[in-house]
Amino acid sequence: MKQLQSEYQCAINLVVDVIGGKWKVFIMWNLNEGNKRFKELERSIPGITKKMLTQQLRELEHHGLVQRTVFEELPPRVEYETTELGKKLQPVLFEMCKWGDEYTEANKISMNQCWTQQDFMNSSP
Amino acid sequence: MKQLQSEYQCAINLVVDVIGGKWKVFIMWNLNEGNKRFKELERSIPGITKKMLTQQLRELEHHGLVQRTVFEELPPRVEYETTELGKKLQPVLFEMCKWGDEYTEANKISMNQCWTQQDFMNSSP
DNA sequence: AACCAAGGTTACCGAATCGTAACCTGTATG
DNA sequence: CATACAGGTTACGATTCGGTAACCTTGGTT
Repeated sequence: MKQLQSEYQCAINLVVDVIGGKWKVFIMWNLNEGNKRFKELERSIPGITKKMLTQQLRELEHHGLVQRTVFEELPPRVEYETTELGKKLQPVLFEMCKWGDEYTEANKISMNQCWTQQDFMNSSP
Repeated sequence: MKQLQSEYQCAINLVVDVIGGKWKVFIMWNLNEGNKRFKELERSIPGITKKMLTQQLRELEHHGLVQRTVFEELPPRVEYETTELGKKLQPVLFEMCKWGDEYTEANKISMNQCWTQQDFMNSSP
């Protein structure tokens, strides 16, 4: 489990520690649309494995961005949702999207799926 | 040298690739104040080594965020500045700062230096 | 002759990150 | 009896990332 430092010299580095890594922004993005079950997340994030999904969700939970709720049913049901603090990340993700779009335009990199600034606005409540 | 992918599924991941890692946001932050020489950057980013600074600057240059200018003098003088594209990152960094500040407030993490949202606004042109 | 400066490069190493595959629980279905 | 389901855990490897220390050039200073 990745631990945050007890002191940071710059808020930006804290953010990088909290949402950095290969999968976290995908997860936050998906939860942006509403509560999701483990399997739903796994299916909507192409390429992610169970292990990485669990690990990243645990870290997000531990850092207060995501809440995990277990329903005592069979087969098991576990739902994930973003916390208030997690919701406040949206402007950050939005700005990142905007810049990414400008970057791809300037550099002819292609965006082969529909996760752009526009989608962000559509998926946000 | 870290290469970007030729296709991205999400603009956010592109951003993470371009400014991720341990040092890049520090560098961008410092260059936000104006042109800097290699030694100046090295001195104002505590803990960074020559190797990491060179490496990260080269990647930033390669990805179009930073411009490197060599002056043919002795001792050598090399200046770094942010490009137009790099300048457009500022709203992203700003939002990251804002969120980081909220996070630290909610979680009693301390910010032992002066790199907060307020500073950002002061250092921006 | 020795040492300092700026702006690096290189070889090497340990740590962190990411991925693969197997395994687990308990119920239901073929 | 075998298989599938959801939601994981575990052991093991490979790759990437970051850090240390030595070395380089050219000129000036001690």
